[in-house]
Amino acid sequence: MRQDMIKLKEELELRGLKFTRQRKVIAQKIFSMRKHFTAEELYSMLRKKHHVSRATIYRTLDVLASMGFVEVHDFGQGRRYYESISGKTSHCHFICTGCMKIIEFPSDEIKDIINRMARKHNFTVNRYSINVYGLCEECAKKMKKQPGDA
Amino acid sequence: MRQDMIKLKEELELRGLKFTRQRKVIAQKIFSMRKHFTAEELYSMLRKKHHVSRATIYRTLDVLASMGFVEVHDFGQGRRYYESISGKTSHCHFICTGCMKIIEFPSDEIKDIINRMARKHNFTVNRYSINVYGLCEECAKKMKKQPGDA
DNA sequence: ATTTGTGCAAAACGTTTGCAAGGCG
DNA sequence: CGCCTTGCAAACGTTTTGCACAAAT
Repeated sequence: MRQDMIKLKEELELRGLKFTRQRKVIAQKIFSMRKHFTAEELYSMLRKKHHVSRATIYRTLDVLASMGFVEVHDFGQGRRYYESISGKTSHCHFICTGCMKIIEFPSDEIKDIINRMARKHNFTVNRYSINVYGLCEECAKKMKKQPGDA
Repeated sequence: MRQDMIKLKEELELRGLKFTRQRKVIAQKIFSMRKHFTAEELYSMLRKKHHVSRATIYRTLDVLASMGFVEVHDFGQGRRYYESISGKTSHCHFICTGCMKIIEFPSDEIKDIINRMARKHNFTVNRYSINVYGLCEECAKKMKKQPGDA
């Protein structure tokens, strides 16, 4: 945790960027979260206590993403989800369309396949996002009793 | 092509929905396209000649997606991409962040892995989306000469 | 005749931006 | 001190919506 903050400070300095109060607060929060979150969620968590503006949230998430501290995912809700990748290996997501719960699963096998395909197409891979949509165990049970969802 | 239209008519009737002029025009266009497209692109292709409104485009795409005639992808540009899946097997996408070109590649191996993981987690798979972001061959070359893009 | 679909314009949504003021190095 | 960053509010682009009218079965 502290380690992440040190790395962040170094990365910022390396690029001539500043280690401001807002960036500290935002990074602190992100590094302490385990779930996926949206910019708006982060904003509502920080605005009152820590006086961080919406624009700063968005701008800081961009910075953190470009430096590789967070990963960005598009689960097709018209909004972006972020996650801290500190100490995580890349993984795939099961997204339950019933309750929006996100289950992660490892992806080393898939990663190898992607890299093989990329080489074949001379494509330079930057990042990838594997999203599987469906129903988690609980929601699948509910659907049986009272259907009517997408 | 004709075959798709017949299937669409049947599916609509099955659900008590109507086979309107607008839906015919939109479906015709979609079934004849091979590339991925956005709602706005489709709108500008059809509005003048065929007098289809923007709202109808969006609503019809929803209907076609819910019936499985088109697949929806969110590549994270704040807009959705659609593709007709007539006669296609599911596949993955390489998305070039330089020129937004989309390269498809087959995914049978990946599909098997996903199904295996889903079984393990008791997750009911509905659809999945594998998106690899990076640079296509041409854009990678350009970047070497004149960098400055994300 | 009934029910679903359409067009329009306005609203909603998440995100980005311009600019003046503030703060870090 | 200079440059980077912030906050605000307005702008943005895409998508959704309410409602009155139109059209399909």
